[in-house]
Amino acid sequence: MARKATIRDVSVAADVSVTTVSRYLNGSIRLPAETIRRIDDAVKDLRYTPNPLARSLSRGKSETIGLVIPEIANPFFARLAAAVEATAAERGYGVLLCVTLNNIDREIDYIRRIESKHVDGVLFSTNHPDDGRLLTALRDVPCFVLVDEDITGADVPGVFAENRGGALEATRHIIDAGHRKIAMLSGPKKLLSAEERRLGFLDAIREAGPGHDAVAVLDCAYTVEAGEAAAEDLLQRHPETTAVFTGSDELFLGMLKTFRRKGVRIGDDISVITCDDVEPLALFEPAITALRQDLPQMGRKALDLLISTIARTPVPERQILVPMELVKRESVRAPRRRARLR
Amino acid sequence: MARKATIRDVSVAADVSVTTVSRYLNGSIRLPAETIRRIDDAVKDLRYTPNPLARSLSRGKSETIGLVIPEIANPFFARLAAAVEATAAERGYGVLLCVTLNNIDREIDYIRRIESKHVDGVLFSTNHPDDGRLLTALRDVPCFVLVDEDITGADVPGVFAENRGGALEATRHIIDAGHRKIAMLSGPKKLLSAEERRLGFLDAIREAGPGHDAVAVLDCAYTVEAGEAAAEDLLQRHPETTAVFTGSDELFLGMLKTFRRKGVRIGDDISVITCDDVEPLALFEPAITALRQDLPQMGRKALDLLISTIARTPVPERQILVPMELVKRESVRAPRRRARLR
DNA sequence: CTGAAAGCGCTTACAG
DNA sequence: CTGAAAGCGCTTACAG
Repeated sequence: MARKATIRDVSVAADVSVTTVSRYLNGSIRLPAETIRRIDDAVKDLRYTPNPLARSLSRGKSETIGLVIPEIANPFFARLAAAVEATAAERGYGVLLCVTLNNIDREIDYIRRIESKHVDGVLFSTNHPDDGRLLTALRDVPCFVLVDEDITGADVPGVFAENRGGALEATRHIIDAGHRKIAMLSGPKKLLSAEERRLGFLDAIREAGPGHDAVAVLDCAYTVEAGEAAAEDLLQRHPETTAVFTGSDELFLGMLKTFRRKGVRIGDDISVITCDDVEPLALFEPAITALRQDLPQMGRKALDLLISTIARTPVPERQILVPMELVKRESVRAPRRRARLR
Repeated sequence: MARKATIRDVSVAADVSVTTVSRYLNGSIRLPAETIRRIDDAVKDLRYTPNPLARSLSRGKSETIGLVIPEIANPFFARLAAAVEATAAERGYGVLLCVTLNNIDREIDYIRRIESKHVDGVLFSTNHPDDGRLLTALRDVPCFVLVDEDITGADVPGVFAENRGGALEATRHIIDAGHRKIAMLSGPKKLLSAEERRLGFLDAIREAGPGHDAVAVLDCAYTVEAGEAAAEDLLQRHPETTAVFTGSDELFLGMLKTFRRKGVRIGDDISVITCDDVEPLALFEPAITALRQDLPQMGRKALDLLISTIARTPVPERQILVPMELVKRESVRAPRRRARLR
């Protein structure tokens, strides 16, 4: 491949200045038809495409955002990424995929990419509680938007699910089906989603009045393994449980493994609602009722919030709450009389 | 936030030339301890971080690759992306996420990013047959590596699954269980994965000899809807079928929906193997046997192949085939006597 | 060994 | 309205 054509080559071929070519290409000038033709021809002949790096350097912005997430193989973040990428493409932004595995050094490294002008801003999602270092790294960082989880003490723009309200609604649904001994496999302590949902869960139990118990609220990592272990624990120590609310699809999947092993049947023996709805829950038997996160909305709103922040456009609200949706399927049924697990 | 520090600020503060700072920071110089200290201090005081855009512009490379895929919400590509990103991060490369939705204009647009120096190279995965435009766009494009699917006629480096051998093995497994009337819900016509697996499937049937039939080989898009429709068709027109081999998890999921609706039970009524194994197939009942793609390997090898191509390092083989793995679970059983679906 | 200067390929304030 | 020139923030061949 020959040397790549530059704007200079075009200007020479079209017999105008580079200034004119640049302005024309950026639409900030009106030109005689004849000149336009000459430039267009030169562009075509030379197969000219502008160098975005050079443009970014002069303009001082890269038209790229960093999407910082713990994992991409996880369907939750994959769907979030899909929404973010789609919206970014619409708005003319590129997306740099930054996977952290919840490693705080990497997280901080990616935040620095804002200052170094590598990206115009960052959409940030973390899955672990901050030990303070994140908060420090965030000091004076502009163009930073949180998604899904909060960073304690950080007063930055963000988009979150209406976790508490969602959990309240989900738990009410369980209670309405007649359950009185309900457990929750919650997420990690100190994580916004887990804390808020726990509150919503307890709201519903309290609201239901005497005779309704939160038999157990187990904090666990959002992983299949944690769900498996927590479910064992639950079965052993609280056999009176008739319904469980799990904080993520992974937790549900882990719990399911334990249930299978122990011969506990969802629907018949125990009712279940899980959060997220990113796995093919409708195809399980019975189909699993879920508290769905509106990831398309969250991704879109977060990206738009970030773009407004970059452009310094005032926004109506800096923290946006996106409603969750209770998708009723078949995993919540009336409890059996004198139910006893195992 | 104050004006961002540049290498010039550092050089002034440390009382050396920018040349020296640049060389020191890039490790291409040995300096007296005293000078080192001054530079380090200046960097720290000014919170200096190099501007990667400027560096890329002068070096002529961006240390970024484009990952071009049809979707990211799809777990198959999400896992591929995870492997690619992880390897890229190890190698010091950034990943620009480019989702095409199989839109050929977008695909071509992203390929152009190589020439414009936006990215050093592209890892490309497409899900639809080329109409020739892709092949044209690829002319003279360096630093381009294919993953998973081929582009007809393009003699470019690539990493693919050993589709034919994998399908052969999977189908043998079905035949060994005693099945004689076997169907395949294959992928789209003219797609490498689909064609190769179809061949492997037919290899196995032929090898099994008389009495063994490929009752139907249906071409369908890799979607849940296509699987649903194809399964209807199959049940109606080929009720003698006792086993099915599906070309993707989506196809399997779609087929499962139809089976549910029609009361066809996997394992008991019909045996199943599916390709990919990216959905939680182990948690279905019965657990679904799958021909797994080794996505971690594929992503890693593809990224390394791309980096070698960028660096013009000679590689032992330009087209790499990654073995598939047959994960035997519980969805393949002996056929029932005189089996008749419906 | 060190540094002044040119260059990477654009954009844009400024002067004509 | 047009264009020469400076500037974006680096790297590196070249001269001292």
